[in-house]
Amino acid sequence: MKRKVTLKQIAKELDVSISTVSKSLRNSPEIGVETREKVQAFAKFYNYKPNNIALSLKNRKTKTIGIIIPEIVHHFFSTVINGIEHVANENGYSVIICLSDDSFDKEVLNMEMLANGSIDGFIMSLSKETQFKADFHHITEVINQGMPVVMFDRVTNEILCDKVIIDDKSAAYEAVQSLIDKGRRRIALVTTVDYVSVGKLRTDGYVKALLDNGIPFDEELIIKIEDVETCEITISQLLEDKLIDAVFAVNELFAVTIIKTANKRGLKVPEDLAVIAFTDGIISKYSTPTITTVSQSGAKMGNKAAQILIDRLENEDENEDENYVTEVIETHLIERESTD
Amino acid sequence: MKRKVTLKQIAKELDVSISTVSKSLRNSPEIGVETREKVQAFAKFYNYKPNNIALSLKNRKTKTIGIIIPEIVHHFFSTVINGIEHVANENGYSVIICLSDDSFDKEVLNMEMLANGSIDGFIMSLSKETQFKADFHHITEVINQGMPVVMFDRVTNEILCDKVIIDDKSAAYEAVQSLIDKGRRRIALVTTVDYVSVGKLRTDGYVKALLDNGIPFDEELIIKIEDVETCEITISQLLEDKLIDAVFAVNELFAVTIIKTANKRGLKVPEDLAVIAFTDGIISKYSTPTITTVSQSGAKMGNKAAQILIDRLENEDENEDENYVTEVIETHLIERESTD
DNA sequence: CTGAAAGCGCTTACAG
DNA sequence: CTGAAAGCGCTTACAG
Repeated sequence: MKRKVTLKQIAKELDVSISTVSKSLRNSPEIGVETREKVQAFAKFYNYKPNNIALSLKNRKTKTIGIIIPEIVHHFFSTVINGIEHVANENGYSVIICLSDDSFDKEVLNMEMLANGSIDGFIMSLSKETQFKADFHHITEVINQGMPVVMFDRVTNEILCDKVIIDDKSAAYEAVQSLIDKGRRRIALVTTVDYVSVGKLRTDGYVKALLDNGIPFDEELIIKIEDVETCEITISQLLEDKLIDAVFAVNELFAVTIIKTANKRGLKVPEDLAVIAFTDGIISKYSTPTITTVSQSGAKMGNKAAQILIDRLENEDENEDENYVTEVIETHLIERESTD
Repeated sequence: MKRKVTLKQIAKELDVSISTVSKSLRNSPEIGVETREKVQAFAKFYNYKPNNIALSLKNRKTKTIGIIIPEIVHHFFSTVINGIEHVANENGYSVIICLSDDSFDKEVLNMEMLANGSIDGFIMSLSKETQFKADFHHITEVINQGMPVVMFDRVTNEILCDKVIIDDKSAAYEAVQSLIDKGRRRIALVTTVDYVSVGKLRTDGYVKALLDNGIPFDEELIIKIEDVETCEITISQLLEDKLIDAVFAVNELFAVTIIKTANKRGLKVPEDLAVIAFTDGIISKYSTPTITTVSQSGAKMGNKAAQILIDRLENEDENEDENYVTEVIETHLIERESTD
């Protein structure tokens, strides 16, 4: 077991000073060619690699990005991480990931932990509980300490920082409009409870599309699901009572459950019931029938978020004027079998 | 913008030495109660938190775990990360994640990067390319430097270290046996190319189950898929030519494709064709029909891997005798609609 | 009871 | 051309 070699050890072996070794390895012209080559050869032989922690302490930058997300077992968030990771890696950054499990306390704890020198900046999506409590002091604090934060998807207007989002409202509008274009009139919305910012925006888009098309907006066609496990009953009732001919679901889990429930009740998708889901994921692609979705390119969001953060990190001194950007990622409808 | 406060600043403000501040904050009895309280109050007021990087350098441990996996947009790997993350967090560790994208070079690069002081130990699953090349020098090197490595799922016998796996062979055996028990005789295997260790083991289990039941083993019923995109044609041919009544697929993507292809050809699942998939994921649960799977509890694997690594980390000095463990996680069949 | 010093592994301005 | 010193932010054995 040969432990990693340090500058100190090389210096001792070669009987030169640590400074000389350090400079030689960075190939500084300050040092004589002969010495430089000797040191470099020796270092190469012993596979010397500088210690990241020491560099971090010295440079006061870690070259790592902290990611805080509600959960990872979720196709959308995985694709975002994927997107972040690739851009980060290309730029010599690592990513360190913490999960809030949609809990406010875990989110705060994790942020505090990472903020104490472990990372250079954050990319995050708010936990449900944080959105519900609307308590963002932990984020403000981090920003006040001069650490850049980029929020994506589940963001809040109460914090000023860079953001990467999709236009949830207009994407929802587009989806509903497409249903209307196909002659559907009784369109239900299956959504989550209101305090999740994106849920509210999608509802707004839904309502606007209806009204713009002169379709009366019926409060009873909006179903708010608290818990995925129990949603089947709620959905069953919706199908039973309301004579609907289309559903816009705010995620694909709801959508696939709707399709299965409809099938059980003898309704055919898309003939009797058209279904569109928000967020294109693995389920929609492999469900039977496959589901038309609003693609919400997680990879692109991740790329963009990482790019923005890194840009800010690398130009920290230059533009201290904080002109925060809000990047809106394009969405588009992926037409599949669940709409005709 | 108030930057994070350091010991030095507190010392200066309070006109005491840095040592005194440090000791006071750790509540050392060495320091007078009055001084201690004064310092603590001040630190609390300024929300002092020690700098992780400085601590890491000093203690020569980072309290972070490096995870190297082939990809993250994959339900199984997400669940493993989830499992790791939770145990890690409970024990005060963070996780830093790097993706190899199934590339040997990226795997090597990422490991080297993290091994230079950024982390205390690795949890990893081999990239396809690494398994193909059977080149593990980067892992040996890390281990030789005294950094513990725990491998999971895609492991190799050529490296001695702790491992967390499932018994792929016997799990496959069990799956195929269950098909036989249901009266199926012409059972096809849809698998990946051979160099992925788990693929080979699952094939072994399949063959053994057939032979143990006196069913002739027909080489032509084993289909090796290189590329998911083009597999539909191959599968279509299988269904056309071979008069099979069941399929065992080594992953759920293959399984769902088989079902869809069978449907197109007018075959009904499970009546005409029973289907079992390895690895329980989101697709199997929401496919129509839902798919019977071999559950491969990623969360449990992650928990265990993290536990093993942390145990090793925390007892580093005590037991220098390296008695590596290989933990075998239980699997079980989750019966759903695709088998009757 | 308090503080100066050494050290973790590095870099760099400065002296010689 | 080479090296001693200071410093990044901390801890701790030791001196006073």
